[in-house]
Amino acid sequence: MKTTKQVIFDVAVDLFSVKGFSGVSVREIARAVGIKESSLYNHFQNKDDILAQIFDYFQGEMKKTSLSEEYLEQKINNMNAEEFWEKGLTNFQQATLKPEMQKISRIVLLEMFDDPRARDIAIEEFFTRQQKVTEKIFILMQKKGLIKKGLDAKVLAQEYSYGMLGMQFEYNILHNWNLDTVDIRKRMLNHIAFISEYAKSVKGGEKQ
Amino acid sequence: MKTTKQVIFDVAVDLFSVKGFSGVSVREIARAVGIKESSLYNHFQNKDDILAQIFDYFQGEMKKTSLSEEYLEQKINNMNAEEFWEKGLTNFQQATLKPEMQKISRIVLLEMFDDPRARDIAIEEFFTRQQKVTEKIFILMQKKGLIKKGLDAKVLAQEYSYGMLGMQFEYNILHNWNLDTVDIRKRMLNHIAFISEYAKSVKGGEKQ
DNA sequence: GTCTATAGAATGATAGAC
DNA sequence: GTCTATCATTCTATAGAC
Repeated sequence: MKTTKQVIFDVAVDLFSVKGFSGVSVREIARAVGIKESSLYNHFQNKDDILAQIFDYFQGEMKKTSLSEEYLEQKINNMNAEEFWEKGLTNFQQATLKPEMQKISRIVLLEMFDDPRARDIAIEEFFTRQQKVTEKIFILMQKKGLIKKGLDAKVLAQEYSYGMLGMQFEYNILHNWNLDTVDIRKRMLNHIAFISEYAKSVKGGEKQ
Repeated sequence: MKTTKQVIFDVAVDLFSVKGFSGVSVREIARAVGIKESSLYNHFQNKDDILAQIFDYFQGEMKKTSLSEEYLEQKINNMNAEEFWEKGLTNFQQATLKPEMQKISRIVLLEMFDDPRARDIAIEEFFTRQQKVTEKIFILMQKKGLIKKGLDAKVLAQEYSYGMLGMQFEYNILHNWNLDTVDIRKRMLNHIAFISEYAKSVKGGEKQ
């Protein structure tokens, strides 16, 4: 049984992620929850407090999912090359894609130009962290010989991450409007295949 | 001398692009322009009409910049390979980056989950069109021998476009908060260099 | 922890004088 | 085309009964 506070939280995430923080009134949230506005203030100090707790939750979850080097190393050691490229990398991506987290990502996106909290989360989670993790994975793979030695893991991680980011961006909008996501999903797999092919076959690997 | 209507338009673009449509009041726009709210209604039917005209303007400008095949072909014919990779592709990208258009892009981004007009613009301009143009360029380059024949121009265009999109995304937020954009600009150039290197040296080109 | 009632401010928009 | 004045509505938030 969900607490009222949890229901408010979930409803707020739903609404904010589509209409933005300023596009949703406390009235609207309360009505969707099935309580009166005044009752809502027993669970949250004010409207902004809801958003603040959403952001806190997001950061907490991201910290939890944060892949330590030991964890990454173990994961990679238990896979062969093909397995890793086919499943491993997609799994790492999917980890951040729980529906609720995806919605909060969208809230961050909508508020990041106006709200310093959202800005910091966007920079830290969307760009910096994603690339660092991918780079770590590539370095570990390189040590295991799954990626040619001449390659710059950082460059490869950037190519992988930014492309994936652009695609997730498209996936998000299509999914939000219940449009067909088959194509973009295929493109995501193509992207992984492209990077994988490159990492294994590039001439640069033979130069050093 | 700018007309009052133009000033309102510009101010609205500035404010909407940071706070979103619902985050900006007519009062706020009027005050920033230096007129009373009621005067604003002599130039626009209502608040939504401002947004509608911003979207119309954006689509009109994008249509104008739309690169016909003839134009593209001519442009490519007047460049040698290196010149094209170094300047051509960045120039094509930059074409969409006039400050005002960049701001409106952000408005589209902020409204695309809630407003069908923004959704359509986002899908058409951010994803579909960008990739089509890049693909056309790559096909023309391939005909001229600037790209190896075995390569799939579509895949290459996707790799280029989505990566660029993710980077523009990061550039946008950094620029908005007056943060350092030197790194991300370098990464954009690296990305072009990466695709260029790949297009010229990939083994796939030798297979067929 | 929920409700009713209400305060006090901000909102989008109009009427009508100049 | 600008202004003053105003309206009806919606907004966030609080007080106090149950």
